[in-house]
Amino acid sequence: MSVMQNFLCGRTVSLTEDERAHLEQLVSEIRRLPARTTLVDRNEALRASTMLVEGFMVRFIEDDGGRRQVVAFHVPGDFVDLHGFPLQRLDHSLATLTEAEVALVPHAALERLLIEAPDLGRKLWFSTLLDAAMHREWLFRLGRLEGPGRVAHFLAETDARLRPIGLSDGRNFALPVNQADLAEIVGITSIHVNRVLRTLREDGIAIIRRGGVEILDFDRLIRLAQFDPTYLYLKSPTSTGPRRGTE
Amino acid sequence: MSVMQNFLCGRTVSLTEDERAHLEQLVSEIRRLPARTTLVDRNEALRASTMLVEGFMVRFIEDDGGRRQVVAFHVPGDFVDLHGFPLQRLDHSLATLTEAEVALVPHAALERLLIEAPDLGRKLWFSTLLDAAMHREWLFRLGRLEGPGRVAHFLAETDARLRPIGLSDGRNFALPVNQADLAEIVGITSIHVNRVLRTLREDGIAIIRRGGVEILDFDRLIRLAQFDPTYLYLKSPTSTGPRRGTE
DNA sequence: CGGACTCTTGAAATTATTCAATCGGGGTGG
DNA sequence: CCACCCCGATTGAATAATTTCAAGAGTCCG
Repeated sequence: MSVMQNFLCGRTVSLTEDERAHLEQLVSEIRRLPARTTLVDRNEALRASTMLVEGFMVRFIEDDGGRRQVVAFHVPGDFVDLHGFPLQRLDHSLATLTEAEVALVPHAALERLLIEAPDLGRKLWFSTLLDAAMHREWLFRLGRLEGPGRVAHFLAETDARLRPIGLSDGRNFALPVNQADLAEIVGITSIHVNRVLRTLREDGIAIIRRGGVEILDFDRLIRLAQFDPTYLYLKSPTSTGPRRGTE
Repeated sequence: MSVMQNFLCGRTVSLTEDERAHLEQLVSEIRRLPARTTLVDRNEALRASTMLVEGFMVRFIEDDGGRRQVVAFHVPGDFVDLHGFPLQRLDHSLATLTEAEVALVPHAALERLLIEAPDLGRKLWFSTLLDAAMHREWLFRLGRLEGPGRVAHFLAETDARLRPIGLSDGRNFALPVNQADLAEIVGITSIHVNRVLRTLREDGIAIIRRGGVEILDFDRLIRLAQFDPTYLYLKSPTSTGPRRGTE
């Protein structure tokens, strides 16, 4: 399977076969990384961007006690630090969660691509804006939802992102994160995550164990999360949760 | 003063005079808007993007009870919904906070610009990534800080953004938001905002009243906020708060 | 078997929300 | 001019959500 196979997969803007081939020509190196490895530290200068081919990664910011707030969760097909190309240096750190395979695309090659293929360039821009849209939805999650809603929202989003790349059937999917990881994602303590997971389980909504998720009641999950997949810019939203802010 | 005067002002990537002139040629219309007016609703298709020339605006997402989470706060010089150009439709709403002057740039004109001036195009991309960087820092704010820290963080950020455009001297600046607005920004109730503002006042850190902010102890504000302006990509960071996550 | 790590639970303390009132200033109509 | 009203700010008290501290239990693996 090609390295760019899952990039922009199922989105309102996606790649043509030519564009996919074009992008793949730019890959300078494919690398296999162990789990829980930091690739890039906050403030580090970058000369290449990273396409995640297999595995899961996170981007995070640390507080003055070294505790992490995860600002993005990445699945295969994500151009994890494409924004490092225009920005030059990252304002956050980047690490693997699981063992991962990544493809590196040198910024010099992207530079040329913008001139040669402006249409493709705009799709790259689109891709970084998709990340921004997810950031916004995460702000909603942290700002307006409490524990159970936050976890439910993360599960609903992750399911929606894994479906187009064939990693979720809408009921079960692999999610190799422990409770401490979840805590860093949804902004609560790992102890509280534990209690939240119990209520989700006891309420028959979802069962989350290290390694995987089983969604028991999709509708209630969506409602609890107030999840509306608009912001994922999917071609055909797999879930049809109630729209927000339209009453 | 020109309508693009403050765009990317003081950033690591900024405009040349030619580029500024080029952008201004693309403006199709300048409009004056009353305070508290919604310009764009979530999911609405866009044909032009909005440069904020004067006044303050917010972008927000509503929950199922219609309560807002503000996802971005905009100051003069911000290209408020430039991301609407590649994205086509917005995943959030856009409204004025105060009376405002905006300049509209049709997407068709931006389309041409990408071909004619790819360098400038990349700066536009950079500008949207700056917004994403701010989203990430807001995620840190909501995920890792509690009441007082969140408010302090917002004040520190706003000061840092207002300085390059001459709207803050680092001690006093106009901030025409009430406590309910602040609540929607920092993700706590307006009643709790009230109590937080009192403690900031009583601790001699800052005085916030509708209309303006007076910073009494900048160092303590920065520390409380764990504020590090890295993510604003300023040419010369005005504040030198302690770096995070580097010990 | 002994760690090391993760998950789990309890209890107390802290933080934030909710509900209910009150206060205060700026307008407005009588 | 003044009573009235509205909106935002403020406060108190009860409740709920979350964190912190402390301790066990389960599991995997060398």
